[in-house]
Amino acid sequence: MKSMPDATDRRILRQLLADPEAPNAVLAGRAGVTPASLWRRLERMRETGVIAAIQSRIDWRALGWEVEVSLRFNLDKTNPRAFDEFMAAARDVPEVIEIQTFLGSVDLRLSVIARDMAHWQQIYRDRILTLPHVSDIDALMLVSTIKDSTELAL
Amino acid sequence: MKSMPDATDRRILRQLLADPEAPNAVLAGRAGVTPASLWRRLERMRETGVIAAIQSRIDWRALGWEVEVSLRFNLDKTNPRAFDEFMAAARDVPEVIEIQTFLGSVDLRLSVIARDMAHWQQIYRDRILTLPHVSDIDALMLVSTIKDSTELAL
DNA sequence: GATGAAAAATCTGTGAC
DNA sequence: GTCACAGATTTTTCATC
Repeated sequence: MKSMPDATDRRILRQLLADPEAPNAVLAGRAGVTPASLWRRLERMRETGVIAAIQSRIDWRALGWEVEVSLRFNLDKTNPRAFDEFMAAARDVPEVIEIQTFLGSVDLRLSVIARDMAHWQQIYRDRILTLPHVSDIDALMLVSTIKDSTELAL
Repeated sequence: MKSMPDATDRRILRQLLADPEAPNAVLAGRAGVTPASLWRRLERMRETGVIAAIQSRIDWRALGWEVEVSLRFNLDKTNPRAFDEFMAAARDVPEVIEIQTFLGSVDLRLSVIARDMAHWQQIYRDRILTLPHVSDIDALMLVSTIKDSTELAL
C-alpha cells in the first residue's frame, strides 16, 4: 500500500467535503496548513486516487426528469456470460445513471431516470424488460435521497 | 415553474458533466458561448438548484474503508412516527453515507461504510440492529459501482 | 433580459528556500 | 513545510442588442 493519507490529509479531506467550492487558501486556513502545502497534498491524493473526481451533482428533477427508479436484478446463474452481457446491455441505456453490483440476495441495482410516468413505462417496456439473462426484477420508485455524512471520522 | 434550462443551458451542462474540471473559458468554447455568458448561466443554475452541488468524490477504499454495504429496510407501518424516528437515528450514525426513501416493496435504503469486516460487524450490531421501528432488514455487500451515463440526452 | 468585451479581483501552481 | 510571485482564472462592469 502506498502512503495512506495521514492525519493532516484527513483534516484536509474533511474540509474539502464540507465546503467543496472554497478556494484552496481558505481550505488551507481551516485545515491548518499553508496553501502550497495543501495544494501538494491534494495533488498527491488525486494521483493516488483517494480523490477520485470532482463532479457536479445535477438535480434531475429540476431539469425535468421527474421519475427516478431503483431496479434490483437477479441474473441467470447458469450462464457464465450472463453478467458481462447484462452489464454491456445496461450501459447502453442512456437513462441508466448508475449500476452497482452486489454480493448477497440481489446481484445488481440500476438507477434509472425518466421524464414522467409515461416515459418511464416506455423505458421499462423497451429497454429494461429486454435486458438479457434476467431471472428476477424488483422496482422501487425513489422518493428522496439524503446524503450528508461528511462528518465521518475520516 | 421558474425558467427551465434552455437548449444552451443543457449544452453547458453536458460539457460540465463530461469534463467537470475544465476551466470556464474552455467549457464556454465547447458550449459555443462566451465565458461571461457561461458564468451567468452556471450561476443561475446554481441558484435555481439545477446544479445541486459541486463535490469531490472520495474513494473510500483508497482511504482504508474497505467495506460498503447496502441495507434495505422495511419499517413498522402501524406507528406514524416510525419514519421520522428512524431517519433521525440513521442520520446519527456517521458510517451511514447515504439514505434513500422509496415507494415500493422496500421503504428505505442505507449505504454504510466500514473499515473492514470486523468493523462492519460492530457497526451492524451496535448501530444498525438498534435502529428503531424496523420490521425487516436485508444486507447486500457492494462489489462495484459504475456511474457514467452523462451522455444522457439532457 | 440577455449578451460580449474587457478590466479588476482572485486564485492556482511553481520555484526557491 | 514556508514564502513569494507569475500566470491563469473567475467575476464584475459597462455598453449593446
